[in-house]
Amino acid sequence: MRGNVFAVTVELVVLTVRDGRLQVLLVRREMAPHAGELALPGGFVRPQEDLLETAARELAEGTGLALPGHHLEQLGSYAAPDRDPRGRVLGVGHLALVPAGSLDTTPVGGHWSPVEETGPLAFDHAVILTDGVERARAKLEYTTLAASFCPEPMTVTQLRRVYEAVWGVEIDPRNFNRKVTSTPGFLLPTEERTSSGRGRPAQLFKRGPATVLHPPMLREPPAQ
Amino acid sequence: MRGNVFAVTVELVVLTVRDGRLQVLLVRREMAPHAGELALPGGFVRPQEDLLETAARELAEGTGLALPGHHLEQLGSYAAPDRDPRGRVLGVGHLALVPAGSLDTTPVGGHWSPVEETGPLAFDHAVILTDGVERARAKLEYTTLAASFCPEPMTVTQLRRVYEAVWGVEIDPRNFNRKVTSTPGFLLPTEERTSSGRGRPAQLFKRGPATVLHPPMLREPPAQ
DNA sequence: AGAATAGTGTCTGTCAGACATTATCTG
DNA sequence: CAGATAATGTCTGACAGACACTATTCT
Repeated sequence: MRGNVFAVTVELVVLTVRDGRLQVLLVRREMAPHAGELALPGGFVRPQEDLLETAARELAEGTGLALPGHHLEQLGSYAAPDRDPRGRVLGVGHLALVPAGSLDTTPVGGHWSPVEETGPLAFDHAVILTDGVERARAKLEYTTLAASFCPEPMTVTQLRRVYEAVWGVEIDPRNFNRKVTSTPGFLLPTEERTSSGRGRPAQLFKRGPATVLHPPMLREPPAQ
Repeated sequence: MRGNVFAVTVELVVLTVRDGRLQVLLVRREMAPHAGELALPGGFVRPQEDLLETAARELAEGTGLALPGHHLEQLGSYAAPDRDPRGRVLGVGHLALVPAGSLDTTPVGGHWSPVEETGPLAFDHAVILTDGVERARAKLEYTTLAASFCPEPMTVTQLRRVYEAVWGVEIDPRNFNRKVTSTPGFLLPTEERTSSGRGRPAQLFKRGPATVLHPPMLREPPAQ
């Protein structure tokens, strides 16, 4: 196995919806290489850890958020020979979705940045970020994952704002309401309603057991 | 970076449709560990290779098939601490789809096995295989990838048999024909028709430029 | 002629998109 | 009472599922 020696890191694409926009958690690197540049949070896999364990640990260290209750999945691996000047480093990108508001205190050493306004990132992290955002956008179509962006309990409007922020489109509130409330197991109605705020109080829902959406909620067909 | 030293391998899930069934390419291991057991083809990433290059090289070595012309994509990484008795080895699973008939001579040192009849595999390769099959099944829904399983040129019936084999369902020929021929860029009609064979000759098609299916072709809703 | 396979047409139910109105709160 | 937000109902068009018939070849 000589000549086949890699260091392995886990990189996190932590997404949330704040102020009606999809935002990603970035950290400023303190050490070389790329000291001072913005990067995705992450770190090396420890000797006895599996990849998801490393990702969960880094998520907890960087945000104070603990699994379960937050979506975390592997995105893919990046191993171009020259992606790290220190030598061969394989990075395993992970996607984490956290609810808005569960993290209103700015996370330790990091800050939120709208994904469309993110400048250059260290290493190949811009590519990993792009892949993570596209994965999130795609999964909203055919899973109930959007609810992972909402604190519990939530209103239908909050959930709709998630779709609008992630996809960057406007959605008809009436059709959206019909879709999500008629999908069994997506939203579980509670007896409570919103109390503070202008207008008619909204019914509050909790996340249901459904994980897939049948039929899916389709974005606009991408122009061929 | 001490204590964070991995060997990195690429594992291939090479799928094809033969005899109306989805089949996977397996090899019998000659060396320890797991000597004599069945496994997915694969090997170590070389010093200057990126992951997809390794996968393409292994595919060519194992089957004699060269890119381009065959679908090859990364599945994900597997790095449980005890998955390889030699130490920490991170395996990057890849999915390859090859047309039936492009490989009728049994591939070098390997053989085809129907995915549902595959017994135990070395390492965690059974998990990688399951993930690869599920990825292929899912992608047939919303991409034109099924055409990658067909030699060119192909008939609509050949393409339908691919869906039936991969999903394990029966599909109405009339509705299927309407769907695929009315999706722009999925199948490009040619002037030719099948010559040998009983029955009315079928029109021959080539793969079109479309990569996504809008709207998708949905499998049965999986029971929640 | 008959068997085998390819290809087309129609009906129907489901569902997404478009759109107007009613309901219930705060200030 | 006015403004704001939530919730519901109807119409229409696109499309998938079910189903019967015609077309073209080989034996």
